Amino acid sequence: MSKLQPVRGTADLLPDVMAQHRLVIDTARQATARYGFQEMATPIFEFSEVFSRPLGESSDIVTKENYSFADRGGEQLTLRPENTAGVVRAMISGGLTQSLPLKYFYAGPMFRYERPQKGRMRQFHQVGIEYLGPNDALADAEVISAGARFLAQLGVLPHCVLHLNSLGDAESRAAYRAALVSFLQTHESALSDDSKRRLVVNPLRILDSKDTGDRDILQTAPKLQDYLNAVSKAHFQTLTTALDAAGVTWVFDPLLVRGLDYYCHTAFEFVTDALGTQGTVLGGGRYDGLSEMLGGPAVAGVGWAAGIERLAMLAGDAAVVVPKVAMLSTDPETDLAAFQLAETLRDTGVDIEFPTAGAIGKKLKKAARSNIRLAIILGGDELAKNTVQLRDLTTGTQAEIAMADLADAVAAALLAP
RNA sequence: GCGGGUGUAGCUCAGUUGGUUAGAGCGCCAGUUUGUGGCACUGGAGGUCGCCGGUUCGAAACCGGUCACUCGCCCCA
Repeated sequence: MSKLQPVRGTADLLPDVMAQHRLVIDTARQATARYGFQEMATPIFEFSEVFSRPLGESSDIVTKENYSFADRGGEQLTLRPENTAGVVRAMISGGLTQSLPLKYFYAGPMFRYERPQKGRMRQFHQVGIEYLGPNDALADAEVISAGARFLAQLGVLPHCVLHLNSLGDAESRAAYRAALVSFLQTHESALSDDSKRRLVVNPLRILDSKDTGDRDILQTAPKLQDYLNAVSKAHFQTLTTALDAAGVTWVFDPLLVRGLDYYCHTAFEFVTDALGTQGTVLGGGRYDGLSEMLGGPAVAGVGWAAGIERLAMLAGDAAVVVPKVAMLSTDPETDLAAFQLAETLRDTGVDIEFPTAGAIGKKLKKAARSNIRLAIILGGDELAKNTVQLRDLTTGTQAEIAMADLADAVAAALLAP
């Protein structure tokens, strides 16, 4: 690495990309605020156990895919790989279980040590919501509707399909898991090597295997929905009825699963085929068991997270906000007066560009190229008369006006179409 | 972690079977225009050909390694 380059899997967010991120974040905040979700933030790093306890100390995720380190005091810390655990930890730490329900929105960077691909960075960014407290299906419906509304406002919902499944409650899950494992064990020799391994560490994940041989076997495997008990069936029924009533379209995806035990009932993903293999754009579900795994009281929760990079790619270009007015001094003798005049105009609420170097011709050229609409030109002649030249760069018209009238003239010119 | 592809100027890319000072367009800078932009013309800057090593009289090109990006697998809290 002789050239100075960013760390693998990280990227600078230069203004045009940052504007896309800004649009995604602002749209998410506004869409979820409509449901009462309030923005909050947790620290970017936590004690490692916040992330390792729900996952299991020895899982691949914890041992291979987290950015973990000991700080100078010897504390084992981890850069957050996702934000749900941090939000639930904040609820427990702050005694917020006295104030349920909680509806939180967040946005920020997450860190996972994975092999980078398009739409999969080591530092990436997410927006998300968590709804803590309720365990009823209408809460799930509201969370999913908020996600759909966000994607719709961003203009990407037409490119996405909402996949929906029910994992059932703990009892249903356990019963299904046992049935699936015993079925797959009778077919173990025909499974792919990956799935043989998954059969031990995470059997539900075999359901979304991409191996064609595995898929053939799964044709005759026991179905998750056949193992849902009455409570689980009712939960899913209420959810889908509510989504239909809200006009949120969805498809049943019996192979959509979550591997970890604290998940239950609802699992959902908005998926696009426009981004290659990294197609999930917003995903989430219900995690009623998480708070207890973190050492807190039993508090139900449901939420989602969405990848800002992927959404930005789908949403396309966003406008970078730049000044529409430039203050141009013709020579060094008028620089200070122009600087002062620019300040007084900024006081009136106008964004002003003030190029400090170059001849007036160069300044005008630069202004025109950067889509500046109005150029205020101040030279010695004008300064002596307390006037400026106000030039409209789109029409090429120019007028001499008194400095006292400048703020009004600029405001009027910017209002014109 | 595994497999495939790619890497030449700020950007998009040429570069013949290995051959002498590595090119184009766009962009950038300057001039034609010393107080007025877009157009045009002229000129200029910018590259140890991702990096390291090897083969060779000679490497941007061939070989090995490495780094990064990319496509897929794995993982996906």
